[in-house]
Amino acid sequence: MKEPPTEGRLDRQRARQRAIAADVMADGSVRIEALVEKHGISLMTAHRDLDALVARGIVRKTRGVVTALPSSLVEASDLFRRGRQQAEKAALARAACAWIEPGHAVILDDSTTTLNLVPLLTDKAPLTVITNFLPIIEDLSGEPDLTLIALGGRFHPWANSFMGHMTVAAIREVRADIVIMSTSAITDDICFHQTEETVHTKRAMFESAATRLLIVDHTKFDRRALHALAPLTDFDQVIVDWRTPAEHVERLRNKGIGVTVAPAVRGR
Amino acid sequence: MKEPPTEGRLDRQRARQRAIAADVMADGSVRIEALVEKHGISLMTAHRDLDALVARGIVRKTRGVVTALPSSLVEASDLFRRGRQQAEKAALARAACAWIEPGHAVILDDSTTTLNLVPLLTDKAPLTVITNFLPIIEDLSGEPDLTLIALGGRFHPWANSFMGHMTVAAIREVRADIVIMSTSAITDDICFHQTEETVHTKRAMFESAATRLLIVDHTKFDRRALHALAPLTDFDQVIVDWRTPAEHVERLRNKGIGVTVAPAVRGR
DNA sequence: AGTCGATCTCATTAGTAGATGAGAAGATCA
DNA sequence: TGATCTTCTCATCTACTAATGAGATCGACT
Repeated sequence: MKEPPTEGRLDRQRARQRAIAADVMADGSVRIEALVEKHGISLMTAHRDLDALVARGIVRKTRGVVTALPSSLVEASDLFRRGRQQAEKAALARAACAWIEPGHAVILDDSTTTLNLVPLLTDKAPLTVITNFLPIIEDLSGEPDLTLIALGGRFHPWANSFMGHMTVAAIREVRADIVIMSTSAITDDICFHQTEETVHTKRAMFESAATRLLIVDHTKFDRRALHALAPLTDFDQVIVDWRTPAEHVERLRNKGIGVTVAPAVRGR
Repeated sequence: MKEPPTEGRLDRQRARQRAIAADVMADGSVRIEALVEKHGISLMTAHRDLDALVARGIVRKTRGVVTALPSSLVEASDLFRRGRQQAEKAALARAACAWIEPGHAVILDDSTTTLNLVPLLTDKAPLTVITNFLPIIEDLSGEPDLTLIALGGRFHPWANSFMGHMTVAAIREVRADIVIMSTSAITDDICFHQTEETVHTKRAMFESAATRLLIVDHTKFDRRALHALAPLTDFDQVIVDWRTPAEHVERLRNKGIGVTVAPAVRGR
């Protein structure tokens, strides 16, 4: 028997911050003292929680009271999104992994799905991994079986990755067998991203790889972003999760796009 | 009073691995069982330690016995560089820091001395830091005040850094105000390094910076290495620690080389 | 086939980073 | 200036991570 009821320290903190955010939004504004009593925490902790929320742009602190900010931002915040679709991402990673053969040179972009892919890679050794994503670099620096090629350049803290013209130049120095990338949003069957730098970097990756894999979880079909990267028809295969509406899958297939539906993983 | 005797878990592990490596090198080859007894550890732990050393290319495992590999690489390994002459390195870092001005673009090479420099950098913000050394990259990725430019390329586990032609190409893309580098050995007042890749990479750094600083602790005058980098006269300033024999300092100065002697830091 | 060594797995333990709270010191407002 | 709120500092605690060792299984050499 395991212990699902045991809330981790980290979970508890996040749950509490969520609850506080909810409190604030419910009433529009709340006294900090009230939060202290309601949640049975110290004043200091209340302040720390609130500062975290302020940093995310969810609430505002003003001398003793906390005020809510427009809810759209709140919902967009990763506080409410983080860690979701974990099962989907794992399934996508597993499906993508099937395309990798020992000896390949693989480009991985900066996305949480590719991060999920990393633990699966050791099975495919020897392998060359090329990436601009710092968490992957850190993970793989300890792996003796894999050759790691980091794509340097300017570091972007919000993405935890390296992007920009230096990164693009570095990518042009390599030729990979396969690139596995994800996207922020899909509109009219075209990939979109939040910033131009992202697009430049990913496009270079795209052009340096023989086989192009796109990884998409079903939420991406509902989202929008500013900068176009490429139409889905340019990819050799699009991998979607099992919760993707059938209409999307069918439409893409009718366009001649290779679509893999990653099935839910059971057991484990 | 603090507790310098209390070895952290991590330190203990590293110290033990160092000791094991020393054992192996002393005799050329050692039985694994002997290591188990000598260090009072389990067979499993011995294997794990050895695997770590194998991964760094320091020793070889072959059915029950461990053999040493050529010592040049071993000495270059950060396992041995790390943690020695800590006071000297701190002093050198401090002296080097005096050359850095806010707004500068600074290249740091892969050395433990430059790693010591990192905590001092936040005072100089805004600053652009360019490096191929993974520990520095990891440290600075959390610093919002500094611009971090990573020099990518193939990862070399024994040095914990990126080197090779991709790295060189990346360096050529930038122009820095100052480069702070160290060296493995000094013979005939010329810098030497263990591998050609190191030399190529450092030379590129050298050529991309307006001001060149060389950091040298006193042990480097007693050591030798294979590949020449550049004569000391090519550097704008050579920073040595206070334990460097006066003869060296004088000789360099007579050659017209700018030499700074970093004084011992007291207190702290 | 038999022996010795390597690896795997899993439970236990130790060390650590991070969260928390109490109180002091610092800001800010009226 | 007084009152109220915020930040800082430091000690304490706790939940997690990583190291470790015992035994079982796997593998390879002769």
